[in-house]
Amino acid sequence: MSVSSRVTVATHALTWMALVCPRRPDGIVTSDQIADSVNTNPVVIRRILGSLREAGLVVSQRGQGAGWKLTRPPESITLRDVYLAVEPEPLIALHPAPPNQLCPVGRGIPPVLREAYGRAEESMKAELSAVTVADVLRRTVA
Amino acid sequence: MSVSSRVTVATHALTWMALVCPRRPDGIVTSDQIADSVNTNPVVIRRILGSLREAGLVVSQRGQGAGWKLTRPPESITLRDVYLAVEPEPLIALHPAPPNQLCPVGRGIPPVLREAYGRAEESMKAELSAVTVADVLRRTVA
DNA sequence: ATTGTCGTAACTATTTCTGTTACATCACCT
DNA sequence: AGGTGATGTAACAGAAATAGTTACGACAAT
Repeated sequence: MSVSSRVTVATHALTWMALVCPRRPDGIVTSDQIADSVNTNPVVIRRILGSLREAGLVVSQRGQGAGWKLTRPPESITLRDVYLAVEPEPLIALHPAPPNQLCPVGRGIPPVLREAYGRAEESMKAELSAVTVADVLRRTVA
Repeated sequence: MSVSSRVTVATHALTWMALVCPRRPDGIVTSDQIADSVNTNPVVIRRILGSLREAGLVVSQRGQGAGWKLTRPPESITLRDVYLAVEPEPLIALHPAPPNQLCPVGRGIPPVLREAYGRAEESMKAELSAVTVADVLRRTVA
């Protein structure tokens, strides 16, 4: 199975914000507007932007004229940052049920796999850290 | 969400086979025996070994005294081979529904993300290719 | 006070995964 | 020739995650 599309929706939202916020006098956009570009429901956007806010990538304002804005320049936000914000689970799952502890393989293999998977996951994240939201925006509008 | 545990179950099965097959006169083991070590149902094992057979990593025999054996020495089977055999889907999913084609971001972002995700996925697989089933067995019994 | 947005709970439908039962198929063995 | 024990696979169930939707309270600016 794949990693969920949350990384995609989150990156799309940030990229759209990087494009549109500078054009607005207050620099603010709403979840409705983002949802229109992503083609989904505003609640889905608010949920995911909520994770990005916990990670410090965006801030939200409530009340009249409320909305969202970036906290950092898009050049400083990498896809690794986005991934970490919305995908807390390990990349590759271990056993669904604990393996047989009476078997040497069943007893010994989980930590070995955990370490190998951890290296693979770090390698993937390192590659994601080479791409910023500004990069994505530049290539997208090109 | 995480990649499914199929990679784990497949690697466990191959590691167990690498340990046990050499001790058997015919070099063959059954899905029941593997399932006992993994702690799951034999049908689950047969399904996953079926994928490994399509990838050429194992062979099965039917009839009396039937079972499974490796086709290659465990030193030559990497976790990348296992991953490719059981996880055909792209690592990171794109949009659940096509984004808004009237928006420049919605129109342009999918191929940009596809390429970035592809690099990340290749990087992860490269790291998996550095570990063989023989490595896993050695560290597991250590 | 009105307005417009966020924050969030609750619910649904869909999909995937894992486990299970059941049984046909097959090849070996007596 | 028939019994045996394994694979191959369909079918189904339960659990979990995802994505979408409705609803509504909280909040701050006007």
